[in-house]
Amino acid sequence: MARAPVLAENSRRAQSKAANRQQILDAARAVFAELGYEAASIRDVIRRTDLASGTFYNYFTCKEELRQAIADDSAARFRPLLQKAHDEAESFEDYVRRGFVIYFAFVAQESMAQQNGVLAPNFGYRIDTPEMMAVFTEVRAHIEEAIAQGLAPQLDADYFTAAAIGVARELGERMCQRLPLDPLAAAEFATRFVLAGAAAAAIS
Amino acid sequence: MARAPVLAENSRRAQSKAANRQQILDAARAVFAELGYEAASIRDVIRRTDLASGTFYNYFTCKEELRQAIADDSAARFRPLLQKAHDEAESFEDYVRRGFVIYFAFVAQESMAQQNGVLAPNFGYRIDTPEMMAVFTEVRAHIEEAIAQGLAPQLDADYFTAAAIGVARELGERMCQRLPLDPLAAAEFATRFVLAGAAAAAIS
Amino acid sequence: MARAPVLAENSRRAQSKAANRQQILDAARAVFAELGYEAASIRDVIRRTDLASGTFYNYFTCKEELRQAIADDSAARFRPLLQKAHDEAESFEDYVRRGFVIYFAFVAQESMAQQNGVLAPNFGYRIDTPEMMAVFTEVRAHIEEAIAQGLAPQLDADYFTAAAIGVARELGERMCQRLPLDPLAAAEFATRFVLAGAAAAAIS
Amino acid sequence: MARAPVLAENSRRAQSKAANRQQILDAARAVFAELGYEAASIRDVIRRTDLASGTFYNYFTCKEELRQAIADDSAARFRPLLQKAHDEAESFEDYVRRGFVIYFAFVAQESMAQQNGVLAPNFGYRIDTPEMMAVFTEVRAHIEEAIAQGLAPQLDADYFTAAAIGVARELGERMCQRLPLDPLAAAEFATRFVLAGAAAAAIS
DNA sequence: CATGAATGAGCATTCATTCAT
DNA sequence: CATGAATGAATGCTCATTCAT
Repeated sequence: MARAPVLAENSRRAQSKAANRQQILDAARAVFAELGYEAASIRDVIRRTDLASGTFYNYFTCKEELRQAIADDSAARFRPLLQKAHDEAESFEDYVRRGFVIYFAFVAQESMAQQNGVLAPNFGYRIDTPEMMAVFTEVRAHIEEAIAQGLAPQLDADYFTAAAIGVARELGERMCQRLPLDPLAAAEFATRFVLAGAAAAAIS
Repeated sequence: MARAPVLAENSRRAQSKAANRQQILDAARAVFAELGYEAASIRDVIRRTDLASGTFYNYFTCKEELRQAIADDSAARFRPLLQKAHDEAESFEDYVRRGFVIYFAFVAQESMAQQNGVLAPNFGYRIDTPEMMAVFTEVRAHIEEAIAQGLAPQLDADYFTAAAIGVARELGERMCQRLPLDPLAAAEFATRFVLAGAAAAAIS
Repeated sequence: MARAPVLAENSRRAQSKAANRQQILDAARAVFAELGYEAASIRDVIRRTDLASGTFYNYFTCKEELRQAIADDSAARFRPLLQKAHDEAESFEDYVRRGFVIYFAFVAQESMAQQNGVLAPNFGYRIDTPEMMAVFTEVRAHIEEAIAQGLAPQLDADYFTAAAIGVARELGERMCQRLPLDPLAAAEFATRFVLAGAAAAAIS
Repeated sequence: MARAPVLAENSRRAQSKAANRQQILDAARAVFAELGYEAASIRDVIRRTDLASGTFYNYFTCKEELRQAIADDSAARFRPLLQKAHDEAESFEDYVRRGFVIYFAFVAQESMAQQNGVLAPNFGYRIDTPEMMAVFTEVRAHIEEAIAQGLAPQLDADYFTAAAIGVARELGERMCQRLPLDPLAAAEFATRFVLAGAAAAAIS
């Protein structure tokens, strides 16, 4: 009979496993940022690592799973913040402002975490990840709710969400190119811009 | 002695050359739209053609050059329209409106030209092509000019341009998912949104 | 000083060792039958086990050694039966009959032991294992002995053995495809066939 | 417009293509014989060749296709001979004799064609290729026909075919180990053996 | 200039095997 | 002895690119 494996949470083995996983994730984030997700190969990732090629497959079964892990990581960190912004907001204006503040802070942080701050992260290096879609959907839901409650102007929630996210993305990238990073300034610009836009785009 | 070949512009040879080049470009546009730029291989492109694989290299030296050519093609068709909008505009508001109208019309047209309208055109399938940068720069120049002439509010031209382009891109994608395509409605929304935003973002 | 471990034959340790070895052998037999020897990987085998991958190498040094062990196991079970048939036979005819009876019974049993009866056992999944050669040699020796004693017709013992084994193998496979398995019928057919053949092939 | 390809049957290009294909087939036959089909890798095959690895895929899309090509080649050469034997045979006995003669001649020839005469070809290096099945089916049909016409004894055609093929295979291998090759002697042995067996196995 | 076979580097993935725990 | 993570060679296959025809 085989003995039941005694795997202490903090054994040297387990520690090393966690470290290797993190190593791969870090390398992947950097490589995807440099080359783009599609262009990057798994080998590019492990080359950025002191692990052997086969080791990758002890942690992820394919490139897609790796992307998921990274994206989930980003989403898992961002979406609660967004939810909190929504819950704590005292008005529609406040929600918009808080949303932009946390978004640009988040982008700035991700940007600094990576050696090369040039490519904006955009939540996963690609334009339409499922997580980005989820954020979009969530934001739109918040907005529809605000409209329903009469807190926000009557407008096309879908288009408005798209516009706001477009502003956030594009401004986020520009912001990363201006040093020192000033997420609050970007948030201030975006907030004013979008709130005025919302009023103007309201269905007359 | 053989005479040196005199290659008239419209000789059979030249016609054939132009036709082959166009054939490759058309195939590439379709293939890139279907598979995405990275996933598509040159072989996929020439397979869509009645040319031999080696022939590709008489026209382009690598895949990147092909992408450039397509993007330049898009840009070459779009930028004169934008310039015209600028030249004919009678005010800053008019420029913004005309710009959005031609942009959404352009996107709608490209979207319909491709079988599957799901992939956003975005001027060449990728987020930061040099041409996109050029358009960005051009728009910003127009705006700085307008500010200098007192036609537009005093604001951060760089951020404003980014915001406007962000709205255009994101709205363009949403628009493509609503059938029937209604570029004028999108343009109307964007115009109102951005003009109000511009006023609000003006340096106080 | 630690006492040197006294490893009784039936100590817990030894029992566990034997059980692990048997576990691996059983799994291997099943996996080889399902996927074929070449296609099966050691990982496939240990996955069918509750042992860890590294443990395999405490018992076998490589896949080939595992195959040997299985084949030896088959041979070790079959050859005594064959020897017994020889020793108890009262005539050449009787030897041939007994030999076929035990062979087809053996094949039928192996076939049923495995879920899928389609793969012919053939003594170890491969056509020319050393053990098969050994059986061949043994049968030929029996036959040469019978010829020398005047019990069997004068014939080319090598070719005759080959013919008899060919009949056994091929018939064994056909038999496995007819349900319900009827090893006695196959043995009857083979016996008549081979005995008559022997007579006819006798050196005239 | 692309010119229509002018591919002379006997152009240097076409000749080279045919030569390369043959080179691969020859190498594959040798490698499969040495290592077995499953154990052999495509790289083993091309290494035996002066071609580059990628070139393989200009001729075959996978290993299986290669096996097919070889097997078809063998089958395509053998089955007409067998059919001819059947058509020209003047009796059941004659059919059996002719069948064995051509089979052993075929095996002898294949054996000599390969450097290493040790491994018998067996029509494709593996025990149950589709082609082998086809030959089996064909032979059984011939035999059932003979039984129906009263030319052959009433017997279990399926088992009889299996027995005859078993004799052929096993004897073929033994024959290849006796130098000089004497296919006629093997055929003579097999014919006598099988015909007598057929009579004895007849349903009484 | 078109052709398409040849090339060989490159990729994702698997696997036997080792070895620190 | 058992464990299972790490290793890196090997495999099937793709593809951009070259070049003789």
